[in-house]
Amino acid sequence: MSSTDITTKEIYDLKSYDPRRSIGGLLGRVKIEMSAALDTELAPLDITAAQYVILMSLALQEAGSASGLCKGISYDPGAMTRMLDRLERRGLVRRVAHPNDRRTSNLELTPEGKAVYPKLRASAMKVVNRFLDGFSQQEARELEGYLLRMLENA
Amino acid sequence: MSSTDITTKEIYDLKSYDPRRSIGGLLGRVKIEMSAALDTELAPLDITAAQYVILMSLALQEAGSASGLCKGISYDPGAMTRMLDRLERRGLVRRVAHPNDRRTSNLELTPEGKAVYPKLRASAMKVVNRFLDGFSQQEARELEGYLLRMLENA
DNA sequence: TGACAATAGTTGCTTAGGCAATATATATTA
DNA sequence: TAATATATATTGCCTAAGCAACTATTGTCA
Repeated sequence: MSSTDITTKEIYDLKSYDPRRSIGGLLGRVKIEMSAALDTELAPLDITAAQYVILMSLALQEAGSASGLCKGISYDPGAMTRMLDRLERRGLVRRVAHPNDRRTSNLELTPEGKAVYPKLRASAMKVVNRFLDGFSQQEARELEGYLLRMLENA
Repeated sequence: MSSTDITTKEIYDLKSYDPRRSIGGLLGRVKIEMSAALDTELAPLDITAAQYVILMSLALQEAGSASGLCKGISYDPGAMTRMLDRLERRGLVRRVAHPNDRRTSNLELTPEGKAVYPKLRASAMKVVNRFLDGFSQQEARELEGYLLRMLENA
């Protein structure tokens, strides 16, 4: 659509574009600050923000295998192997043999993994709420919508 | 303010909070997609999205030293040393001895670094515009405002 | 001045992600 | 069925960020 419609206006143009204040730069900085805040929040549990993402996907039954996880969040398979190694070493995740397919394993949270899940969820919620301090419900819903639309444009 | 005002409402609460659709998760995924898109865009120049951030800060004269860069974007000093090593090896940045302070170096873009700057800027703008496809100018300004407010809450 | 503190940068260790090559297992199809 | 394609995971090599320990230099102040 936009590539052929000459009336479409781009948000930024070469003359006015300021990299310091653009949505790209801002978004990256917010992401860094939120990850750092979540790392701090989860430090007592000895779990990182990156590990949180994987544990949440497993807890929410969004995937039962490594490749399923990778597809869901466009994650590199090599990185996933090593992430699961760390989580298994940490005692939070188990690889269970798949009965019909010897290429893959079923991934499960261990009892320890399941036990820690409510704390993970509460910590993440706390961090997000802090960053949204001063936001009205309507503003938060608008922001969610904007981010979803950006994801669809990816 | 919010910690003492019992009338303040948090955006998410334990009952309704859905980690899959929360602003935290969305923001992380958008960031990953934008970085990947910028990496692709910059690949012909043999420059990464992470390197782009540093080169931009130097080009915009936001800092002239490693510690200045670190302060500006809350970056780890160790990571910065190695990043500058790579950029120097790559021929884009120079460390020049500081006349009065032997602890630090003045950082400069090389002629090659200066030459590539307009392409970096245009590539980043192109990527951001693509992710904002379908946004009105007003929506984009609102999104900028939301992200700035989140940064202030960091 | 001299002791102490602060600043700047570096290095080692860890977690972490992307890409390419590989091995194995399963699915497809000629 | 046999050849081929696809799927799944792993490993090696790279970039990359965070933390802690350390060195060298500069600043502060008693």
